[in-house]
Amino acid sequence: MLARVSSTPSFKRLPRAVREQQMLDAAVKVFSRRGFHAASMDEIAEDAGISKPMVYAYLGTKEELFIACLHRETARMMLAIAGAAAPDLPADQRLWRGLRAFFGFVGAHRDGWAVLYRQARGSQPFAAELAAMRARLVEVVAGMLDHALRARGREVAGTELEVVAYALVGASESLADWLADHPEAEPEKTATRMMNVAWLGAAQLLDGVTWRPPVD
Amino acid sequence: MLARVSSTPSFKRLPRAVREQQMLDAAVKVFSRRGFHAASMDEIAEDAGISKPMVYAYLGTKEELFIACLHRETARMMLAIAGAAAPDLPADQRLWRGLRAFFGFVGAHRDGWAVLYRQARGSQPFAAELAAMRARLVEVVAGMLDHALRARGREVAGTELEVVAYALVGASESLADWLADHPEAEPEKTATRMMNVAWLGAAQLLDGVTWRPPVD
DNA sequence: AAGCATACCTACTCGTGCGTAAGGTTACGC
DNA sequence: GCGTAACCTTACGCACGAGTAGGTATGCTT
Repeated sequence: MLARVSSTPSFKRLPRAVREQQMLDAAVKVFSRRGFHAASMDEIAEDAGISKPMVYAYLGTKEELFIACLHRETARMMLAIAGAAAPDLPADQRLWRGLRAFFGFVGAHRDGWAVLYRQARGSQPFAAELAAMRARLVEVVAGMLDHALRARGREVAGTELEVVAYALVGASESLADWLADHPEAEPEKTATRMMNVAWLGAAQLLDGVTWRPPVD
Repeated sequence: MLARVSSTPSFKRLPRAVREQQMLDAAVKVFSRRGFHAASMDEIAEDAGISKPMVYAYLGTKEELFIACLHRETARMMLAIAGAAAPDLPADQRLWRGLRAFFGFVGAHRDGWAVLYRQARGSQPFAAELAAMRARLVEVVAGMLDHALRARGREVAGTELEVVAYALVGASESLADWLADHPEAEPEKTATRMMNVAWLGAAQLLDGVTWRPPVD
């Protein structure tokens, strides 16, 4: 209705791609601090140095915005991991490199990643997104285990492997949560601990050692 | 303002304690299905077969209601676990019994527990509640490990144990999530798988076998 | 049978925040 | 130097849902 008095020369006009990144940065920040529901589009817009309708014009509704955040962050993380765990390394080396990259990433994006991630686990609409990316991770880990097994001339049912992989991924996520809550903790050390829990067990499984429930 | 025409004989008047349980049942159900924010007090009240002001009168605000749900469910779970894992058993037996009880509980309360639990991880106000109860679990597990270590004449720094315990608890939580999402999966089998991942590794740690990062 | 506490209801208020309509301003091609 | 398209704004509509005011029924006690 009322035009802004053209005293402020308004801020720089920037190309869409740049603004989108600024918005995503702001969104990640605010979603992390407040949680999905407590975060307001107004605050995100303000934090991005832009007005609300721009956010709607570029990134869509609040849900779509959150999903866009998730996508960007997961893509960055997968890239970091994939870049570190070259497929031609032996299994334990791959696992180690992958874990180190993973915890390194989380450590460097404490409020960015971990909190965003925790948000997504809860609410319906995002669970699917998250499940998809976890599935990719599980697949990678399961593939690693399978590869190692074949190298030893052994074989295990697919489901079995998948569940073990799921447990490993889950343990890593939990330690990542722990890491995000302990600012003084070192990512590298956390990765080492994870190896101690995961690999010692997994290695035995790979060698055919299994635990069977007692008959009671 | 306007009185209800006294045609319906209204429903049975029940003592407070009974109504409270009905309300909590309904709340758990609705919170699970919808998530904390999407759940409405109206729906909870309706599902409990009561009107909204009663819920406020008995259980307080929405947040307080959710926390009441958390308390009841965690108390039930801790009871189930503590009852199963008698402290005089050897470590592997205790772990096995405890895990079996845990997964049994989750399997029996799929939508009750697991989803409620997932909710709580996200939002600020409940994270504390949840952290407290996880801390108790971690403490129990760490105590078990410590006990087993002393029995073998060895000793490890407290933090180290805590982190390992945290990883084990985390892996269990993740498998619980998996279980909750797979209606056809058997709790007992899941517990066995968890033992295979966790115990084989933990047992080696207890025996002093550790993994060290390569120098690259 | 009056008294009183407890159980229970309908029908509101009101803040909050998503999403949008409608219009102003700058850059860039020609 | 002028149109046009992309960029950006203020200011609002509107739904939804938490929490409450105020009144009614029921049963236990004396």
